[in-house]
Amino acid sequence: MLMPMPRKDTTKGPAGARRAYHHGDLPRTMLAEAVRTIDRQGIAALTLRGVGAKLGVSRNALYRHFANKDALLLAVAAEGFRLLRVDLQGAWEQKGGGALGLDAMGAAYIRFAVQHSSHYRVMFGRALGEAGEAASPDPSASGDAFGTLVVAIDTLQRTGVLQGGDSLQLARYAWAVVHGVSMLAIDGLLRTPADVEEFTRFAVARVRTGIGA
Amino acid sequence: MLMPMPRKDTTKGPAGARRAYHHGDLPRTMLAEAVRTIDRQGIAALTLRGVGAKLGVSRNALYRHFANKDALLLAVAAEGFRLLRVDLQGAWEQKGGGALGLDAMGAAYIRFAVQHSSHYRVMFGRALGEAGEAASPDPSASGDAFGTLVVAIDTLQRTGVLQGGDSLQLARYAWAVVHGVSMLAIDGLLRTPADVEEFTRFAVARVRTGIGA
DNA sequence: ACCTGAACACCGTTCAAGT
DNA sequence: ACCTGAACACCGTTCAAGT
Repeated sequence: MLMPMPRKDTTKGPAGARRAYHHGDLPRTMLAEAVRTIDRQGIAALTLRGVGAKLGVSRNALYRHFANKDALLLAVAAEGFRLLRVDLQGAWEQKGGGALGLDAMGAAYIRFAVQHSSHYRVMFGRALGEAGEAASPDPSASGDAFGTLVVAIDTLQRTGVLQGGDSLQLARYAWAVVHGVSMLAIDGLLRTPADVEEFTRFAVARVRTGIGA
Repeated sequence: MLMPMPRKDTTKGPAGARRAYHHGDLPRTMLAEAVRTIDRQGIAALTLRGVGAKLGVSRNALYRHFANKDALLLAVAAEGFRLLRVDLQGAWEQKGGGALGLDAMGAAYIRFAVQHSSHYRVMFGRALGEAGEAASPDPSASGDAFGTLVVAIDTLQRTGVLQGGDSLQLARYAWAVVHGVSMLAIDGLLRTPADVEEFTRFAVARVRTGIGA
């Protein structure tokens, strides 16, 4: 028996969930289910039909909320860049900036990639837009995350912690290092979680030696 | 009109091509066609049917030479690691080793990734073995390429060019940096080829500052 | 030995139709 | 408004059959 929905659903879920649909907040649920599937079975195993089946919904229901499969993956990437930006910003502020702040950002970046490896793979794995240049996944979102790093490095240059020169170049270098370490970690080339932590500390210290004043 | 094939084809092609099949050396041709397709349309656009059609061959002909699609991609990755190892070794030897040799290896690595981006994406893009840990693409091949770097770094540690400590750790760091730079370059985050060259020089110099003696 | 055609169990996507 | 079933044009893979 179907319960008729009140015109306005005043019971808000945690984290301010929007109005409930027949199956709850379907867009958000679909996004979460997609991430869970990628976590457990890889990007290749993600099918719209599978997501629908898991959610007890027709295989076409998804098209009500996302233009197509790529749009779903784009949403995963956008969420990832948003989470990453928050983590980076938090790490920087928690240390009150400075050299320790930069180290903390590096560690936070790698920790994000390891803990949200599904998001991370979609963000950088070229699962979408493989043909041609393609749209980078929400350039403003990725730009914001990168921008957080640029601002931090710019600050450290002015306080004499880092060497002078093009701050964008320094930021790209730091980004390349933590990205490379993240890929090694995700792909299991650093055996244990302890190895990852140790190598993270090592790499972050090397970066500072490399671009320090 | 079909020409009957002689029982033994004594005319060898360049690079010691094996016996000719109805359509020439089909395995090699298929591999090349797969790479070309990925180059032009991305990994997602690679289909066995498409490769067959391009080669004027049935869509099942491939299974005579490769177990399945993953095996074809595995062959692309293996070829990539082999080419990369040769490039790295060549760069090191051409400079007669030393600090310049390490810089040359770094630049050669990034140049390889940019010039053979299709190979590179398959090597590291998790196009295969997405479910679970999966087999790393021909571990001995990738190990050989990495081993080339480890040997170089070990040498430089003994000659006092690089700092002491675990040579594997230093090698992993150098690998992570050039891998990160390669991904940035491939994904078009460094605008022009000139940018790539300039950033490569910058990054390689930063690595040496970071792990130098 | 090598290749083919037909068939199977999947996909993403579209569209007319239901409530 | 939101959801469904049937249909279309694709896949990878298998298998019996051809030369």
